[in-house]
Amino acid sequence: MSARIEDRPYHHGRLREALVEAGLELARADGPGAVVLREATRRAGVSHNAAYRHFADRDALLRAVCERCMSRLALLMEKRIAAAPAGDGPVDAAWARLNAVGRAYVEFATKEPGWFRTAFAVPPTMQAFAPGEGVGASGLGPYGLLSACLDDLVVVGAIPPKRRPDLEYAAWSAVHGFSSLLNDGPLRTLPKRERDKALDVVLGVVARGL
Amino acid sequence: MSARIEDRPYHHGRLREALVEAGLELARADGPGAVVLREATRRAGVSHNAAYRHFADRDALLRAVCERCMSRLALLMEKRIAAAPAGDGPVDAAWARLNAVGRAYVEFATKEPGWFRTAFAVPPTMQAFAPGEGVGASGLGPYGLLSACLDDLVVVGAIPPKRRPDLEYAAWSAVHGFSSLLNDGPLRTLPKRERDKALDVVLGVVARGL
DNA sequence: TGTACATCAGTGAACGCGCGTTCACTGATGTAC
DNA sequence: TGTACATCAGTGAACGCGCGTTCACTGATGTAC
Repeated sequence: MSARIEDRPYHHGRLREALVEAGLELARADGPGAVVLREATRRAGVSHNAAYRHFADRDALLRAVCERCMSRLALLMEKRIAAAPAGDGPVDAAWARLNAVGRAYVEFATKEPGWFRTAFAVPPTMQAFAPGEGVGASGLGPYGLLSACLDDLVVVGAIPPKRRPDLEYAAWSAVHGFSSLLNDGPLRTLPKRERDKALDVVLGVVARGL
Repeated sequence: MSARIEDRPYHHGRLREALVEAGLELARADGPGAVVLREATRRAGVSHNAAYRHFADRDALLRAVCERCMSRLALLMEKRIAAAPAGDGPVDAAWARLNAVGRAYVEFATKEPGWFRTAFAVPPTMQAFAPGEGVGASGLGPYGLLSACLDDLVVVGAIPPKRRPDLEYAAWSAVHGFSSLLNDGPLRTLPKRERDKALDVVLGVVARGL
């Protein structure tokens, strides 16, 4: 291992991680379809089939990248939850956290469209979506974080317990749909100001509807 | 032009249409990525580059197929709107129509996942989404039909006019998100019964929220 | 009514692309004795 | 402390795939005279 920069030891040392990182770059720029073995190995500075030491096939790499994307989404959501205003007592605070969750989701989709698409490219199952894979610091995934917020609203008395079941589908659908329409769909040309107004309406309707 | 079945006249006669139909089959089975020139020409029984007489490139074919998918969505929505129960007076009826619109959207996504994905594969702009392309018998696209339902709710007095602006984003996001999560996403493994319950919750929350 | 010719719709061979994947291999590493 | 050898991580050449696209072409059609 000489001192020259381009000299890499024959054994990379952390090739698996390097490939996932390269995959994340590719996904970030061009979405899940761009996560391609040969390009990832190129970026890791390694021959194209060295990847097979660490991943069974292309799909295994994509899955790893996908999980990371999910994880990043969860991390942003956690960050925004933590920063949610305390407001006037626990009811206010619980609503603020729910709002923060929704905004974080849309923020992620808007700022990182490639990662957002990749997160849902290898469709996680419901189970995997909660704990285990694609998780934030709290150990919860995006779905788990949303659920927790809704639980809080019940605890705090803002939502009657009998209405609680399946409410996450409503909240999740709204923010996911809005995110998709902005990211991929017909709303992608909407100017920033309109987007913000529309997001307010979407979150307002959901909050009132819950 | 002999009588033998496999004998096709040299000039196909309606090759453009045949290619779009083949594209629709491909999209139906495997989504937008499956809409591929060579396979479409194969199914039309024509040499692979005859397609270039009718489409500038693969993307032009995909766009045509995409528009047809959008159109089919609009047609189903119109059908379900027409069949919506009249209920107790115009207010009831207007709510029933909105409900029908939402259900039709999800129904389409569930029954024709390939077409649903294809409809949003070449992202239409907002304008194109309303009149012109991808339109049903009424001349309205999916977005236009939804807007009309919301307008009706205002006319009928169910929604105060000052709340009207941007409401379609809320309704649309919810059904689109739910559809995507079922079609592509983490909810795709949800059993039918749960789906139906979840859909009720989603539509209920939106209706109350509006 | 016939004929020359422009025009249009299809054909068939070929190219290049980047990919995933497999094969037989070599270089580095670490461990048993 | 040295050494033989198994093991593991990477290399380089090659294959096949299906695709989009281009080229020079031929067959059919219709229209002007």
